[in-house]
Amino acid sequence: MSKVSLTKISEILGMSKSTVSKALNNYADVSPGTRKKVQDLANELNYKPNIFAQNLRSQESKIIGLLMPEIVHYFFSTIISGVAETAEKYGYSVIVAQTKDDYKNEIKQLELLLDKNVDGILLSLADDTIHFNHVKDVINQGVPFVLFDRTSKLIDCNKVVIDDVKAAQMATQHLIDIGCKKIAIIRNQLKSQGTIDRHKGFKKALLENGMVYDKSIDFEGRDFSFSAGKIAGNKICESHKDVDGIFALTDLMAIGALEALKEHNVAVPDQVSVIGFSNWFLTQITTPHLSTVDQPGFEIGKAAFNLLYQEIQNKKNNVKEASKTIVIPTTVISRDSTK
Amino acid sequence: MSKVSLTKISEILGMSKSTVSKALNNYADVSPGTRKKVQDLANELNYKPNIFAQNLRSQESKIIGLLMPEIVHYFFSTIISGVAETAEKYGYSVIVAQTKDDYKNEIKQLELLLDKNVDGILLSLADDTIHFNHVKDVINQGVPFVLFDRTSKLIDCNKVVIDDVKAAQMATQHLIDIGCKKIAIIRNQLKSQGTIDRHKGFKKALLENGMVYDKSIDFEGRDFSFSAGKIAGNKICESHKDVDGIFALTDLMAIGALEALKEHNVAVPDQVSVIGFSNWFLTQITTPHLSTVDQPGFEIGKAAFNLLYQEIQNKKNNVKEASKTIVIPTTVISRDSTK
DNA sequence: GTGAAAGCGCTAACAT
DNA sequence: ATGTTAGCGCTTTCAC
Repeated sequence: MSKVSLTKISEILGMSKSTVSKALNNYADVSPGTRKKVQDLANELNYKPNIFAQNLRSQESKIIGLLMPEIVHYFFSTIISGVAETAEKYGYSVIVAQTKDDYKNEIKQLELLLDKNVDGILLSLADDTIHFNHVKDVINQGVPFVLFDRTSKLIDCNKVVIDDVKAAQMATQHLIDIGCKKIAIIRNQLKSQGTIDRHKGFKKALLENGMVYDKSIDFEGRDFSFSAGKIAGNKICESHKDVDGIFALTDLMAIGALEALKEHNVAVPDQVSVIGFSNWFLTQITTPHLSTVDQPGFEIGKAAFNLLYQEIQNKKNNVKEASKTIVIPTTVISRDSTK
Repeated sequence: MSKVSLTKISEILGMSKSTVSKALNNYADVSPGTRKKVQDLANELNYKPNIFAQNLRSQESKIIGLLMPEIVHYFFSTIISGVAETAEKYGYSVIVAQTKDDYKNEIKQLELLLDKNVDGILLSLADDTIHFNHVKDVINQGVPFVLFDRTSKLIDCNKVVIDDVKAAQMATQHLIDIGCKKIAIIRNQLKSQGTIDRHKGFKKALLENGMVYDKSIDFEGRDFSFSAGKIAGNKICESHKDVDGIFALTDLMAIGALEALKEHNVAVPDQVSVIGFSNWFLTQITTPHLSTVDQPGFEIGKAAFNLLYQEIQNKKNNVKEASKTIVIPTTVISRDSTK
């Protein structure tokens, strides 16, 4: 690597290491002449400070850890992108890791990140994480820590989320606004907070518009996949011909429903309007293009890093702040599947 | 962080730091009794070695850098996943960064990675990178370095690629095998090596089957997007009704073409068969499901890390090896858009 | 304005 | 089997 050390420069110049260090770091108490001499030589020799030594002194790495359920996942990849780009502005790099939605793995990955002495951690909880001691341990160790997207009320820390209730309510309201009278919902089991909240928002919208929530057109899939959506779509086509609007809790489910409707020759949006959730890339290339709720991953990632950065600063300055939760706004994106 | 240092343990136990260090690292020349005493106390105090100190001593970080054109990109995200999972097995973590397909940014990101003293770098070249001094500099500095997917013959280093010629040839052969007589190709400009090679493979397949390459049904889009594919698809429907097979160099283009065919009421695969390239997730949820060429990102990432790891070992042991190029096999995936 | 010296926490060559 | 010592490369008092 860079063989030129501070010591080497100091020897060549016949000065002490400390003077060289100060000159390089633009300290005030170095004469302009000395400073110039040092900096010129440093440039000439292409001097790069040894980060390992700096890290040891400062006890910080300028690296943060980003841990989430899946890497191969449109939404989470937009988060990586948002975190990485924001981190870069502050001189931080990002180690990326995934839990594969597995609790045990989450514990392990968290451990690995700590072992690398990251300056802070960003985490989106695994689906099956219901105990939080591993997370609380990290926080109690004083490691700057922010939860994003999949969070838990049982953990006291900074968080970045969207308002699922409101987002789902707006999506449903959109269907109502364009004239839907009989709206079905396609969802997965009411387990994760996100699903629960979206379901809540759906019912809230119906209620506020004087519509009844009809349990028979509330479809629960075994997951939130394309095929779960298709199965529900098929049921709608076969047994609930009066349905004129579908709210699917994920884009994948919505696209599955779209396919079922197509196969039953039900026109979208003329007979049935469909709206999804997340604004994945693929919603722009379905036929018809899918209306959805934009869940801005890049913004969430950006906000999460900023919050973490604030925590890192606070830690350095020994200030304690109460935990906050930042809510990133979502918007309904109206495309060709609703009208 | 962990306040328990080696020194602290040695003081408590009244031994020297070196003995404690040896005991902890299971050196042979420590008495079993001592070893146990040390390890027990270390466990009790939850001792974690300070990585910064270890890094400084060993001059290695056990972190590698992964730099690629885009993070929000199905194929590249599978690569991240493959790299991260493989790296973990060897105790390495992965810093992820993107160039946004910009040459200047590639230089900058490479610099940032070096500044973090990563033990090695994995790079997939930006589209508009035509000078390679920044890359050669890294290699000449002795930093373990592997190029993957988007590589260049002008750089001498280890590489992981697919055989684009062969893959395209197989895709075309698949169309021929199912009876296509008039095959159009949809591509972007013949700039990147990947595009050039796929184009070559296409023509090779035609030639080997005694078919003529017809320039009038070789469609060049301005990029490799959905809309570029759709534009080409429209032209085919309007002016080349005898086309019965389409090979699109990317899945996105293929899906665009699919949409055009649909709008012109051309039946797929009955009238026209369509095959894409890459096996992005979304090919599984189009109607009809898209046949494609699997470009296994996870495997590529895995191979790239393994190669890099080998280089890291070689560097430690002062052995030099000639550069190799690993070719990851691709397969044609036949779905509903070809028959 | 400059330099000497200590120390961050660890490992390893070299005694003993 | 254990301890001494030096050193990785940097920053930061503190003295001059």
